[in-house]
Amino acid sequence: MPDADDTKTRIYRAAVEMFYTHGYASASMRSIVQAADVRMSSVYYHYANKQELLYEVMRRSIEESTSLVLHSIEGATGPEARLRAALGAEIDWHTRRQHEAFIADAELFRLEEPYRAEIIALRDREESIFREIVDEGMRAGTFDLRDPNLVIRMLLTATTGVSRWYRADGPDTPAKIAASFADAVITGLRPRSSSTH
Amino acid sequence: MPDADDTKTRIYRAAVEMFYTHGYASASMRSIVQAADVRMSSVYYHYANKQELLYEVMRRSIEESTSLVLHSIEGATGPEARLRAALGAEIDWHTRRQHEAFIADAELFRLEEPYRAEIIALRDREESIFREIVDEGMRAGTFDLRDPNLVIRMLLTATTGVSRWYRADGPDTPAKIAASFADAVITGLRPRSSSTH
DNA sequence: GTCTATAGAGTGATAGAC
DNA sequence: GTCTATCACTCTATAGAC
Repeated sequence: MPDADDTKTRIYRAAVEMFYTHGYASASMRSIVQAADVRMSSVYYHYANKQELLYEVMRRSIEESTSLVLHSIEGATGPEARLRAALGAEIDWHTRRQHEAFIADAELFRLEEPYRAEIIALRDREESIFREIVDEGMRAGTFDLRDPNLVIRMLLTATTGVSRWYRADGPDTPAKIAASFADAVITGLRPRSSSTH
Repeated sequence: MPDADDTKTRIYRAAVEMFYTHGYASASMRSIVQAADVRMSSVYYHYANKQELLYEVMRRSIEESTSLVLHSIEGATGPEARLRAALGAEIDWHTRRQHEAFIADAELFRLEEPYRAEIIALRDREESIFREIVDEGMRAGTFDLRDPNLVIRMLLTATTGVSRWYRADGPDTPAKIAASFADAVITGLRPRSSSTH
């Protein structure tokens, strides 16, 4: 939904705000209608039902973030630079589109089939980008992990979790968050210069 | 709620299952009543309303996990051992009490005041245990972090997130998950020149 | 494409018997 | 302490006018 201000866009934006504030199940169609300043039937003219509204929010969100992550790694060479770029893009999106990101993360189980299967496939596709970078780093010897799958899961849970606590008026900029996360993940907690025991 | 099988306990357990499966807002009191095999008025005899039921689940859950984390670090000496112990206890709890952990993590915003403030205080108290361990490690030089607060947030988001994807019939045991997380956090992704594993 | 009005089902919670 | 019966309300969704 670019910068348009037509009815359908207003309904979409109102849905995002209501789903974010009250949660999908608690957000009533009436509250969305009120926030968008339209009447009930207008919503049902543009969207089949409440489920489709949630589906639209989640689909658009995941497609947008996947596209941004893919674009971010295009110029980066080497596993470490690529991982930093991907993490940066992911965290940047989770802060800039915090409400959509929160919904996409929190309301997956409120989505019914066949919507849910499609969204899970889109999410898995995005996860596989990170998986490939880490695998590539493992093969090249840049990374060394006992269990790459678990670490990737940790990584992605932590990045999606940014939308749960991030505040635009807080002390941390998206760039700083991304850098700290990348540092912590790549170099760990131990001092870099110290020799291993 | 130990191993008792009285009405109040059955209602509590039914609430956990319904909140986990359908989410707090979508889980109807009727579905809880049915799962517990009691009638409506029995629920309202033991609990004031639906909110109090959610509050009870969250309070008991956070108090239990905090207690386990505190106990786990009692015997451990040194920041690294203490962090490993705390992470292990936290992840163990998130797998053993997966449904309660999921609810405590997902439904905080469905909790109304004054319940919410109390639960947030309990959660902050548990977070402070990790904060103290990392601060201790920073002072001692065992850890070196550009931004400890962000890393602690990453850590805790990742551990609470375990209840979102863990499957008891999956390939990963709680102990393995805890060890992989601790390794990834402490040593990072880069190979150690004198790696111990 | 948007409106008014309403259908039809489900919701949390309570009264009062036992 | 648990039951039956029901209240008062909100919910999603639709019909039909314009």
